[in-house]
Amino acid sequence: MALEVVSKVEVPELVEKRQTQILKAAIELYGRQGYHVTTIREVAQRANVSVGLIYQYVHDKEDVLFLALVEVLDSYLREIPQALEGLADPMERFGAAVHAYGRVIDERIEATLLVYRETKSLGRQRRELLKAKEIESNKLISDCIEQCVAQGLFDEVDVEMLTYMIVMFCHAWALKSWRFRGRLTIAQYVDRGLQLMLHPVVTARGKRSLASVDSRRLAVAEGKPSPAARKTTARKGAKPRH
Amino acid sequence: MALEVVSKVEVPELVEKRQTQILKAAIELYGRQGYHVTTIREVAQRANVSVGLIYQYVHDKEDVLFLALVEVLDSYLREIPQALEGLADPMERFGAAVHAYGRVIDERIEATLLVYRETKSLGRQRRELLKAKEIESNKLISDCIEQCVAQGLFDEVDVEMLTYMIVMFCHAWALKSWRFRGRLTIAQYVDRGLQLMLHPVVTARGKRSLASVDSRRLAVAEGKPSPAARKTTARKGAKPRH
Amino acid sequence: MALEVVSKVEVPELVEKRQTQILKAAIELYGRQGYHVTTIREVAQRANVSVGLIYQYVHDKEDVLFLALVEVLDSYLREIPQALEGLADPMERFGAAVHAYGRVIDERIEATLLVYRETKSLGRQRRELLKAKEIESNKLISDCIEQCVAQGLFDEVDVEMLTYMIVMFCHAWALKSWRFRGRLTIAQYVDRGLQLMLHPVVTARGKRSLASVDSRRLAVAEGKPSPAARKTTARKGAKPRH
Amino acid sequence: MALEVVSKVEVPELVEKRQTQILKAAIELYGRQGYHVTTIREVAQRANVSVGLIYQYVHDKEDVLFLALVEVLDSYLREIPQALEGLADPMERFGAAVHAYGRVIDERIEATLLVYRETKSLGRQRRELLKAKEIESNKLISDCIEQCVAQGLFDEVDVEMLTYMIVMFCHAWALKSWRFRGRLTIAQYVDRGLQLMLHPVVTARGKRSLASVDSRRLAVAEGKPSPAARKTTARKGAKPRH
DNA sequence: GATGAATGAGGGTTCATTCAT
DNA sequence: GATGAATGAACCCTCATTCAT
Repeated sequence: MALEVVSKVEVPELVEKRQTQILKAAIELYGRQGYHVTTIREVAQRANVSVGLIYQYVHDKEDVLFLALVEVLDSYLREIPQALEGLADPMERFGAAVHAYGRVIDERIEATLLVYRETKSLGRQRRELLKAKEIESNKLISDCIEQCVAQGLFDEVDVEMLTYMIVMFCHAWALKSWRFRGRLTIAQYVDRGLQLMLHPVVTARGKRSLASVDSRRLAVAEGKPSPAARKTTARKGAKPRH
Repeated sequence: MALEVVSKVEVPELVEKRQTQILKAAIELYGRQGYHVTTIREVAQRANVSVGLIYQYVHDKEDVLFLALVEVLDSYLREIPQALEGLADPMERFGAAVHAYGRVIDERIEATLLVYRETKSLGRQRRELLKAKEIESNKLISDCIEQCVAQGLFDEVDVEMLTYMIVMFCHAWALKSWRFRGRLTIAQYVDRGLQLMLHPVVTARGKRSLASVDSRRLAVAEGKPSPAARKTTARKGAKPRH
Repeated sequence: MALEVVSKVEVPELVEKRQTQILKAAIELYGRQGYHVTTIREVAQRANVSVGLIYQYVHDKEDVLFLALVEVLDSYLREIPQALEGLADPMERFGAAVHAYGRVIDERIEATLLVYRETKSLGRQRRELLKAKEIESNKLISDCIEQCVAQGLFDEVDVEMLTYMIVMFCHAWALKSWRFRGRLTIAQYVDRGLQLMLHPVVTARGKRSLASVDSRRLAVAEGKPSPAARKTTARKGAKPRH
Repeated sequence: MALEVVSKVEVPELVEKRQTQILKAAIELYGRQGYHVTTIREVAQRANVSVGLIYQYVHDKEDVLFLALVEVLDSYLREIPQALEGLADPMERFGAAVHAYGRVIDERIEATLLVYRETKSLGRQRRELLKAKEIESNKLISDCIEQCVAQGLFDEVDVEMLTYMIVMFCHAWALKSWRFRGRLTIAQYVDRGLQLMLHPVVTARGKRSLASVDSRRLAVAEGKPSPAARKTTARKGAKPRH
């Protein structure tokens, strides 16, 4: 199938070893220069193997990219659960998960960007598989949120939306690293983000005019703000659906 | 300089016309297939011009990409302010800005992704220029936030962080469109996001254990959660710096 | 379709000119060295064009081979009819056709061998097309034979078999040129061949034992020739079926 | 010398066994796909040995081809004499030889074609050696012819020419198998061919105009048909054929 | 100003051959 | 003797770029 990468070499340990070797080189180079710009020759050189060898473990240049991206996403799936081991308190688990996510991204900023940039270069099936892996790691976060909600620590929020917000926030550390790096550590960055996401931003006073941020109001208001808009009372408690 | 794109053609209106023609084609193709995979010949064909003609308005293939990305970012800078025209109320302006940002991204999802994927293919100087444009559009949001804070509608939040959170949330509509599209309209998506970002997530009960999400606590706790951790009271009011 | 060779260049005269140029080089090189051994670069060099140019008139290396083989077979179809122009007498036409076939092969020995050697390198459809062309040139011979038969100059022979015999005989000039070249001219070769094919080989005396060459007799005789065999009278007049 | 194939293995029986194994695979694959297209790896796989092993019995990929072609030609030299064993009558021996040639070719059509297609891929010396083997098998036929002539069964024909005609006719069974296979058995094919070659084709009446097939006459006639030609009255209502 | 034929450097990929085990 | 992982030269083909018309 177009999904699997088949190696011409049989010995599993060898396949394992060589793939690690090749993928390490590939991730570095693709991350730094981009996938299309990097030649197989360069990958081979950096991996200290011959060009021909790569093609014994991989069918295509695209295969290398695929395996590289899988490896990156798998590293998330390996590391986040580790950070939760031994933790029982839901809130604590939640915090640990988010911080772990942030940390693992911080450790592989280039690799994370690589996933964003080059997933599109893969065929549909493989793209789907990567999505599945992303959903899987999102689940690590959303499970924690649900626990917090179940235990009454969080309001009845829209779990999926909150999850994506957190995930995107973590990814943003990579995507916008030029903005934050050097000014904050990843830990500080996550702290502040959680602070913001978990605490109310709007003041009591602000609540009165809050309705105006809702699109249903805006549809009316757009272009000519009606005085009525200001009178609309804030919606209470969202009714999240799943 | 490596920054400017110089055309061999003198007549300004012609340059304008041809560039629009070429860039439209380029953005579509780059967006759909990727920059490296798209050939100049394909761009020429789709723009109904000859290959040679492109090279009269552009020096490089990279030039085409640069102009394309600039055009996308400029379109944000054109459209968001438009949505704010005539609005005075800070909260209303804030909502309108975020919704406008969401809308403009929704209208050009592929183009937005293009910026994410291919900015790296440009030289450093041009990359900086694109960043500047992004900061400029972020400013459109952060200004609104600051107004809300100034008027006491928002708490004294970390403005930059909130801005990025909102921006990333809007971008996520493009980046994760496969997750949300078809299930929500962009307006609903933004509504829910704002809802989540502006309202408290943590319950009164949850606040007691909130300290455990903070990295400073976690650093201690990691691996062996101390009972003490649970007693730590939540930090009050973040001290945002700019 | 897999059959057609499409050029990226539009101007027909140019296509014509370039193809001739390329094919001349290709036929020479493929003929001398073999198709697989010859690189496109070599063809380009010998044709005084760049590698890239070849690929504007041809999609594949295989396309070059196909066009080359077609060109060879077409040259037969062009030249043989020419030799018949103005001739009316059937026997004369027959002789002229065979001599022309011999001559055209003699002029392009290498090219003729090329067809034999490399037809298999083509896809099935193209192979069929070449066969059709061969049949077409065989027809030029078989038509002459039929005329001779019709006019009572030839016995009622198995036309197809005789045709193939003649054709193979002509091809043999190329296939076994190492045997005949230098010892005979093509004209002498054809003379002798026709001599042999048209005149009786078996003597009156030989006829009595002729039956023994027939497989139906041999089947019985094989290993232990029966005396009966000798009594069998020679078959008269073959009954060709089609 | 470039002629010999030297094996690194000492044990003769092993060399024998392995070579048979390898050559069987090679002849099949080269015959089906062509020599250049077939990889050593494919040959190894089909022969159920490792790539490395092949190189212990052979120095080159070309060696494999050489041995394969030799094996094919040797099989002719083995089988034809067998068919003559016990036969004494010259005409009978002639018939048996030709039929045997036909049969052995029919049994290895692909292999026969292989010789035609790939002999050129060998070096000059080896090519000469193959030619010698071909001449050797031609001798098997020509000897029979000479016997027939000696005994007055055949006219004093051009033996070599007749030999080649017969040989080519047999080869044609392979070379043009797409034309005859399924319509004739090899035995029928040979029968008809001999019929044609041994019996006069030209009628008594035809003989009068026969001179016109001779090249010496044609040289004069060419382009401007001799007056004689024009006088020949065309017989109308000739025997219709198919 | 516009065209598109021509160029050729460069990249992906294959495969004969070697050699350590 | 046998294996098959490793090598790297070499080939097909693409495509950005030029330039004569």
